[in-house]
Amino acid sequence: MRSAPTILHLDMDAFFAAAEQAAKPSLRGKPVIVGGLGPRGVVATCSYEARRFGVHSAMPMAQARRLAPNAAYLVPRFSLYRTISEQVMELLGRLSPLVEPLSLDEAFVDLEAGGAADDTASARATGEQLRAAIRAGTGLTGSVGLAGSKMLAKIASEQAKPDGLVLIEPGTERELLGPMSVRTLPGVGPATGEHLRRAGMTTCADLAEAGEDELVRLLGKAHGASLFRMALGHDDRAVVAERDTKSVSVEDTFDVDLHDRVRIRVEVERLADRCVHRLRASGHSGRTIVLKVRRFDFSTLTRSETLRGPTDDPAVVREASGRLLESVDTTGGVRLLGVGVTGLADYTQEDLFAQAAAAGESAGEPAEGEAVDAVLPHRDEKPPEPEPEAAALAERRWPAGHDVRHAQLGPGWVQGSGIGRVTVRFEEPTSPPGRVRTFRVDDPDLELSDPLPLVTAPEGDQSSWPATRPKERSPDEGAGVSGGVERSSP
DNA sequence: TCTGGGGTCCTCACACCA
DNA sequence: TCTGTGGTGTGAGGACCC
Repeated sequence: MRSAPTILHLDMDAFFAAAEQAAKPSLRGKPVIVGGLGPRGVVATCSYEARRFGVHSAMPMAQARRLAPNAAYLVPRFSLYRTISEQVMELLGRLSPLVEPLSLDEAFVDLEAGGAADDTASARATGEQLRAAIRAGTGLTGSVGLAGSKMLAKIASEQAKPDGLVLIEPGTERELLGPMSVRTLPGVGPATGEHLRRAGMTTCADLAEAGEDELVRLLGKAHGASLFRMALGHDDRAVVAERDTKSVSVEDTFDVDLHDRVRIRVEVERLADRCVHRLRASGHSGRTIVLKVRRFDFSTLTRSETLRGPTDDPAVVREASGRLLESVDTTGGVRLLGVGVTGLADYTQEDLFAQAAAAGESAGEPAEGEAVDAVLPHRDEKPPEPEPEAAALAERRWPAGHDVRHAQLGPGWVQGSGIGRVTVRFEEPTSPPGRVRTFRVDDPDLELSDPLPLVTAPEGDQSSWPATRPKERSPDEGAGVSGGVERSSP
C-alpha cells in the first residue's frame, strides 16, 4: 500500500455505446444498445439512457428488447473502438511508462513510475487533466479512480461513474471498505458471493472479522487468503505493462443447435483453422489443443490433448480437435463449439526447423513420425481461405450501425435492413441529426465506408499534453484535500 | 425465444516417477 | 520387493473479468 494515491484507474463510460452516440448525432440522449443481434445475442454495452430501462451488460438481447423496445440496437464495431482506445492509451502513456490495459476501455497507470504525481494534490490534478484530454481528443468521457492500490483505484473509478473522479485517501481504506458488499471486491462473483452469504458474510467488514483461516477454509488457500487481505484494503499487486498471452481460442454460438455429426465436425475444423490463424497472427505456437462444447442444456465440457511439441499447423490442430470431438456425446444438440490452444511458445518457425534439424543430427530420425508431424509447420499449407465472397456479402452486407457512403447523399449509417431494403440515416459525427432514406440492398450508389473521426480538430492543443508535469506545479495548488473519498465531476 | 466471446486463474483428481 | 510420500504433468471443470 502506498502512502500517496498514485495508482490511477481509467474506465471509459459506456464505451461502445458512447462511441456510437458520438458517431451518430441522432442517437445522442437516446437509449443505445450494442451487442449480438442474433437470436442468442447478449448486450455488450448500453448507454446510460438504456440502463434506465433496466438493461445491462451480459443481458440476453431478447430480454433487452422487451425492456427497451424503442432503443437503437447496433452490432459492435471493434475497429472504431480500437482506434479510440489507441488514442486513449497513448494519452495514458504520456503519464507513465507503466500502463496496464485491461481491455479496450480500461487501464491502470502507475503515476509514481512516471513522476506524474507524488501526492494527493498532484494526483488529482493529473486525473482531471487526463479526463479533459480524453474528452478533447476523442469526444468521449472517462471516469478516473485514484488510490494507493489497484483494487481501490478500481473501486474509486466505479464510484466516479459516469464522468467523474474519485480519490481514496490512503489510510481510510478499511473504514471505507467495511460497509461495502463483498461483491465489490475483485474475484467475488455470484458463486463466491452466495457462498459467503450462506456463511453469514455480506460485507467487507464481515470478511475482516471472520479472519484468514475461516476464509481459507471456505474458499481455498489462494482465494481465501487474497480475499482476506483485500477486505482489509491490502493489495500490493503491481501495475504490469506487458503481459504474456497464455492461450488463444475462438468459439461460436449457433443460432440453432447443431445435431448433425458431420456438420459439427466441419464446424470444429473451421474453428481450428480460425484459431490457428489467430495463433500465427500473434506470433505463437502452442502445445495443448482444447475443444469446448456447450450442449443443448447449456452444460459445458472441455476436452484437451497435449502434443509432444508446440505447433501452429492448421492440419495438426484440426486433427487433434477432431480426435477430441470423438470423445464427446453430442446427442441432444450442440449450441456452442470452441477450439483453443494453450501452452504457448513464441518459437519462430525457423527455430522449430532448427530444433528439428538439430534433433535429427544428434539423435537420428525420431522413432515416431507423429512427433515431427506435431511440431513442424506445413509450409505449403495456405492460411484459412476467406469465406466465399458472395456468401460473405449476403451475410454481412449492411450490419446495423455501420458507416456507409452514398454517391450523391454523402456519409451516413445503416439504421436497419431486411426484405431487400436498407435504411440509412444521413448524418456524421459533427453534423446535426440527419434524415432517413431507404434503398434497395443492391443500390450501386451505396457502399460501406470506414468510420469517420469523432472529433474534427482537438479542442485546444493536446499534442504537448501534459504541458508541465504535475509534480512541478506549485505545492499549494489543489491543496486543502484531505480525508476519505472525494468526488468531483462537472 | 435465456444465458456471447476471449481470456485468466484456481482446484481437484489421477498417473507417473524418484 | 513393498510401501509411503512428494513433486510434476495432464486433464477437466468452475469462477471470474471485461
